[in-house]
Amino acid sequence: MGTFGKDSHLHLIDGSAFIFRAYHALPPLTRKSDGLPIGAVSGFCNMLDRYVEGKTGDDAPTHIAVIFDKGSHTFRNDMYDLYKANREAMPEDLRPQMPLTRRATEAFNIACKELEGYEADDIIATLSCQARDAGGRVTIISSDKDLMQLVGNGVEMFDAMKNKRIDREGVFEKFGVYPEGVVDVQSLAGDSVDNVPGAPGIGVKTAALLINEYGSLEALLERAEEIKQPKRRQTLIDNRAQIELSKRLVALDCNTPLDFTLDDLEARQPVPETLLGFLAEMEFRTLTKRISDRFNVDAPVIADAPAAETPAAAPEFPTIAPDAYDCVRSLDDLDAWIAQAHETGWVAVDTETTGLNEMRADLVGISMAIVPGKACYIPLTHKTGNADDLFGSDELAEGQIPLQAALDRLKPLLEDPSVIKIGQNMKYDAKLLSRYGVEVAPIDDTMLMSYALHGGEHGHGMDLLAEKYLGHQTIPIKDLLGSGKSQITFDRVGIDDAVKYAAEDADVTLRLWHLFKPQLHQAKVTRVYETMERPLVPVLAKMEMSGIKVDRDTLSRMSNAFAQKMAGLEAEIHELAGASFNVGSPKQLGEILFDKMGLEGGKKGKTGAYATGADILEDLATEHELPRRVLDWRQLSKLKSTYTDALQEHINPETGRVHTSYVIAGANTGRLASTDPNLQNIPVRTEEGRRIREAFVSEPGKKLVSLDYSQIELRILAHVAGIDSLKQAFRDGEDIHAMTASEMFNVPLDQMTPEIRRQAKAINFGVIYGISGFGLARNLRIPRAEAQAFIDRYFERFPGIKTYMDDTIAFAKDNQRVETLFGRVIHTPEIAAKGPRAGFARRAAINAPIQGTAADIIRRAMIRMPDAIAKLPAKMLLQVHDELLFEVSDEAVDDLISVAKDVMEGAAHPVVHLDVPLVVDAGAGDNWAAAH
DNA sequence: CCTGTCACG
DNA sequence: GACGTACGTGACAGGG
Repeated sequence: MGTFGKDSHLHLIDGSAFIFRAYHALPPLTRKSDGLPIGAVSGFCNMLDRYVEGKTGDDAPTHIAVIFDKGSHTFRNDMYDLYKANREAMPEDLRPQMPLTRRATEAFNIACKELEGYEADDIIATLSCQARDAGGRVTIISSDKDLMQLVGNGVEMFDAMKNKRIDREGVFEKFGVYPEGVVDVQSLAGDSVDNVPGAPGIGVKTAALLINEYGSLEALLERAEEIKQPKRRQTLIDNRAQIELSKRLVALDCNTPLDFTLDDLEARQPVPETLLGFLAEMEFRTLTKRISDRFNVDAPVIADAPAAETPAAAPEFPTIAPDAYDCVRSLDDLDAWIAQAHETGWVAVDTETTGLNEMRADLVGISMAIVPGKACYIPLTHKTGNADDLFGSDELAEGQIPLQAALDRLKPLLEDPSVIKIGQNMKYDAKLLSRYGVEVAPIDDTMLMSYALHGGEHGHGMDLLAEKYLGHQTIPIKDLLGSGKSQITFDRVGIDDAVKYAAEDADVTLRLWHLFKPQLHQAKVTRVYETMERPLVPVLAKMEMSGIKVDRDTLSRMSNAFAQKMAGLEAEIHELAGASFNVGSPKQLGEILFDKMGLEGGKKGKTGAYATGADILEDLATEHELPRRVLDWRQLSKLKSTYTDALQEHINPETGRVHTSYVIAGANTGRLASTDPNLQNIPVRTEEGRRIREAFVSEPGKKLVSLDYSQIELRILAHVAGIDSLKQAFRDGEDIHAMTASEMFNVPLDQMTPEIRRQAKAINFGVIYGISGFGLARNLRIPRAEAQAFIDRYFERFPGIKTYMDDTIAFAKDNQRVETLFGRVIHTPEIAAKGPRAGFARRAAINAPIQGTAADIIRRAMIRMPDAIAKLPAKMLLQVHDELLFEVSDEAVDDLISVAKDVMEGAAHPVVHLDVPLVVDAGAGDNWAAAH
């Protein structure tokens, strides 16, 4: 032993790869005693230990080293200054762990090597060459494709994560060429991660094809004129210098000047005291124990962490027993329940109906609960016959109180201001009962309580809440109704089954109410619930019931016109493709574009299908006529299927209007969502789409009035981040995007171009969304480095924004939540996640307080609106995040605008005094397009 | 039922 | 050196 020779086996561990794997695989652990981040070090040690221990017999190393990168500037940067310029900065909590991984390597008594100005890959290459020349074997522990050029002649790679050896065949699988061709393929294909340019439009597949055909890169470039495909030929000729540069960047250096020899890398046993000392210092309990046991020595003592807090006990309820519920079949029984509700002052209520659309469904029965465990169901319109009876019968089942008689008794209770009606999603029940002449009030809503308490943690459906907070599985509605084609409506459900299901819902709702009510105060969200959730229910119920008039003829005419245009486009597309296929199938389209027609740039997603999104087709449109036609076809298809066709189906035959339904507890940020139909995404951005808004009309003698907040999110950002220059600009009524552009690019306002302003606008929006170089680059279609430079300059000019972002993330990490200015809590359980999810969570955490504050403001305005406009002949119809749409008699348009504008502009008061004014723009017209 | 695509703020 | 990438939604069509 000692001298490296033909029986030697050198293992070279790619240290940086180990560290990053460890960092991304583990949660962000910190050292208990002082909070030092040590997750990556912990993972690194475990991987190192497991690797060394796992190698025995033929695989055991005689020589071993861990190789690290050193410094960020290497000789490759001298050749090409953009080399690896795309790399993201090292995460903050990883940086301090880098020196610790060197110490860990030394503690394991393994050689630890790095060299200024060279990448680890070059050291690995040099050592591999030396070992191979000495007749020994080499295993490179890495899965980095850049190292694959070294494989062969006794050199193999080993992917420690997948526990897979990579030999010549493995390299061929990855690159389509054997190791000696890898450099050539990489030179052509380039690498976006390392920013190796390569040849534009040529990927690994094409590159391998070319290298295999011509033998080598040099031969290929020499004989480029012979290539048949004109575009490919021109690319190779035009980019020769760039390809040759790429080759120099990609080729690893086997002559790195090293100040040590292979013999210095001889494998040594770790020294127990040294290794255990280091592990104990890091406070790795499990690993310290495992290695102590192996050495048969006592483990060093590591102080224990303080005990975790114990959660507060949940209130105790009797077991939920559906068999014990009452079925109310007589007026006397009903009166008894009503009397008890009056006496208690609250009652949980739930309605059962024939469908989910409150505007069309019929009432079937009502359930009530007043004390946990005691609940009743009042069947009202159940039909005879059962699920087996295909058509059932329209005759009422026996033993039910007549509908009207029951409602007459219930109405005084449901409208009694001194009795709280508790429901889960009360808007549904309130709307339904309103159609039967009952205006339910006052209400409490367990769904909204959960939303205020647990927004961002989970959904707020009753089944989920029962499971999570009561440990109870509710009876699934599927058990009663079935599903799919054979699904029945609730009035066909047997009354005995209905009692169990319906009364349970009321019981569960009451229990959740008892549980949540005191928690609102403890969690400091009482004001959120009381001022921004609960009072919104009747407001939305009224808007939804009002609906908006939609002109069927206008839609129908547009549908026909779209259909004609689409048919024309379809014919052209098939002609251009030389084949007939379904244009609406992304799968078929992808195959036509990339397989049949052979266009470049086909990328397959995880399902194996080519991506054919608008951005990709947009890029292809410069090369071929077909993608543009498909884009046009898609636009029309969308407009027709989602709007001009579907909206007609949503016109209520009784009212002649479209009634959307708002989801109050759907969006994590506090925004509303609109469903069935969604009236918050009616087209406006393109001329053709905008015309759909002409179908949304006012009644004769009335107008539609639209009022929308101008730049509300940017104003909120200026306020919360405390950016004086932005605040002043808003006070002065300046063009905020132009002002941003002027500040960033040093262009005077009077010399502003639309292009510069557009870029500044994209950055402003990016900031609200938790900007990233990648995202901005994609949005502006500019190189990532350029986008990053914009962001850097923006943060330089507006350092307060950067501080706000960092502070928000830090707050989210400390508290697992963020808050709006009005105290709405948005939980961020993913903020501690690792990997891509961490990025999502961080950006969502930055965005949530801004989007959420804007959502709070418009909610407050909506809640005040009914009183403010009570004396005007006007109705509030729709909300579209920053816009409210009204229908108002012609003569009152100006009054309405004046009143509603005041309400909206003053909606933050008195809870929050913004440093910037809120500005509302208004418009009026006979249709929504004209009002905008 | 899931995925891709695309409409909105 | 990597699993992915600007925030928040809902509806529709295709395809297994």
